[in-house]
Amino acid sequence: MVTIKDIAREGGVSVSTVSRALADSPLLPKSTSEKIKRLAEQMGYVKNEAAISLKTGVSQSVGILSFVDEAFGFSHYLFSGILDAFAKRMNDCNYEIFLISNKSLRDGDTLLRSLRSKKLCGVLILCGYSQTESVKKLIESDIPTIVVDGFDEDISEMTYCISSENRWGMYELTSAILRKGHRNIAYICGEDYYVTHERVRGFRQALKESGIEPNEAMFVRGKYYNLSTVKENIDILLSRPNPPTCIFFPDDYTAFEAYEILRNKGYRIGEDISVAGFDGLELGAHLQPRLTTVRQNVKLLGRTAADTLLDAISGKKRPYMQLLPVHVLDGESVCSLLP
Amino acid sequence: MVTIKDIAREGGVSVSTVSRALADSPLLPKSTSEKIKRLAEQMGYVKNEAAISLKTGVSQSVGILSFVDEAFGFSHYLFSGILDAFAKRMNDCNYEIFLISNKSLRDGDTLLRSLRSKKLCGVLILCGYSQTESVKKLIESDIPTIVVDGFDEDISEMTYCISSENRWGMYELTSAILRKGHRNIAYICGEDYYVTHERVRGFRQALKESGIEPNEAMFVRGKYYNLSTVKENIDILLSRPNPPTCIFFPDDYTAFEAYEILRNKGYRIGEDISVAGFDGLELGAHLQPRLTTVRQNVKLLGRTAADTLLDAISGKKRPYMQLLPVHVLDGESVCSLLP
DNA sequence: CTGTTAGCGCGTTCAC
DNA sequence: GTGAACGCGCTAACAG
Repeated sequence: MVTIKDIAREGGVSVSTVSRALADSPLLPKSTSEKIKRLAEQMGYVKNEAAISLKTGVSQSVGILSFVDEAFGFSHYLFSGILDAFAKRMNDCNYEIFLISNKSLRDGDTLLRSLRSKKLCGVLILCGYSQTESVKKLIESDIPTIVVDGFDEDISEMTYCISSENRWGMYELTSAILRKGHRNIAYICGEDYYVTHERVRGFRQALKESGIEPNEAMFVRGKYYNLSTVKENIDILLSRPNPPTCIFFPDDYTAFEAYEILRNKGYRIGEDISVAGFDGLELGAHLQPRLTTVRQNVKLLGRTAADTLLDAISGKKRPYMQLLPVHVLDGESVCSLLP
Repeated sequence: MVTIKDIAREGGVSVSTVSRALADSPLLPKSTSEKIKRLAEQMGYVKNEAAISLKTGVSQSVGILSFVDEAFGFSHYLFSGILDAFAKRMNDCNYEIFLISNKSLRDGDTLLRSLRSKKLCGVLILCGYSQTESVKKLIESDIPTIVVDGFDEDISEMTYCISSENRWGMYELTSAILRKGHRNIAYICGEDYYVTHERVRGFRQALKESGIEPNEAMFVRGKYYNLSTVKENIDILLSRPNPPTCIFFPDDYTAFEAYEILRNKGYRIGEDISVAGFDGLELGAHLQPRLTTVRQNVKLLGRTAADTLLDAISGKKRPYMQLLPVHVLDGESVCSLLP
């Protein structure tokens, strides 16, 4: 293994000159810089990042804390796209990516310590569910963080939050379906998180603006990306005295499952009953009938998360909250009830 | 930031004693070990991994080189599941995961250097496509590597290859479809990689065992997880003098697309024409009709990759090639032609 | 412009 | 059983 010392000896200069040359220090004339770099190259020099990190106290790398459904993890349909776009952008800016083990989530300090020991410059927190104590501690720390989909009053001004325009998206979706004549829409909500609140607000607002009083019997609690409660919730809704003509599901994934469940009950999707999802998974376009849903821009979410983290690291301020545009995908899973 | 020096001072011992205590050295009596560790804990000590790595020359971490479709990256339907299972297992064994930037793939030495500079213990190579020169160099190096889905004669005995039983899976799939009376099956192959060769072999073998001579006009070249050539290939096949009754697609994703294309042409899937995929994406079960395909066990692939890499790191030998079981998912996208 | 030198935090050898 | 001291490879004063 060749070190800068070896290069210094070989090139007849001192180690600091080599160090400067490698770092493109302005103190050195370009000619020497170039010469030394070429020498290093041909000697097969490889910088020792551990040594640099030890010396400088930082490590030009960021961590990703995937805080999503245990069953999906990094293969989550939505978050994997965000992760990918984030990683690409960070790599382009010469940052390395660390996958942080969920193991370290056990307790608050362990996590923070494990991050500090890696000298990470920042952390991307993908929030499938609410923040735990340990994540809160991380956010409160001096390590720059970006939280995707996990806004919380407590943490604003301590981190940067990024989400889609959930409220607006749901408002638009609901409005579109109301325009098709539906008046009795049920909403199987996801868990009690920020994004859920936003979507419910958008949903209620659209109803009210159409002069419809939300019927509380049409709200039931489901789970995001979890099929276990789908059937049960459908059963509950369909057994109501006044069953809904359209059902909103927490996401596309559960809506896909609903296709099957409803069909087994003898319903024709988009004819006898209408169904809508959320997220806009690409595969939804292949379903028959195509799913009506709200598409989130995962690439943009990931890129924006990266750009925001880069800004945070370099001390540039941004709005604490960034909401990214979504758009309604109009499929055939919602029929028209107009005469 | 508290160091072992601080702990030593506070505890009235020397740094080496602290170092030993923290590393559970057998040289120390348990009592002192415990006492010092407790002190470290309450002082908020965080080990400096850079220093340890500098000192020991290794870094208890592995890299992942995602060498798959540019468009999908880590969000690839298949590889993201492998990645997730791999990461979980490695984390359980206290290894950290590094996402290696595809940027370093530019040239051979850059990659190797970047890996060496991180002191990685090993690398998982997810091969969506054929190895480039730079990856070959990595495999030939002394860094332990695991290659998923990228077997190649040149690299056997220099790395560990892991794949599904592609040949057997395709053999079973084909056999099942032959049993349904199909005699003219077309195969839109993926790119010219190892897994493709295997699948084609399984396909041909099944035909031959049924006394059918493969018709070369029924093989066309497509692309994995790439929709751009699907329509064109379907058109080619359907315009043959003797069009196929069943079409195999490179994967489920392209098969999903085919549903739409064929429907637009007026075909009813699983009635007028039969379709089969490969991979067994979960969402395929929600399509109507359900897709007949071969399911790969992504969790098992990921876990096996991790176990094999761990063995390789610790010097334990394994077979150079491990083929993991698959099974045919029998959907309704293939109809019976039996009388 | 360049060289000398002092650590960064830790593991480890060699004394005691 | 424990401590003193050296050095891993590098950066950044400081000195020339």
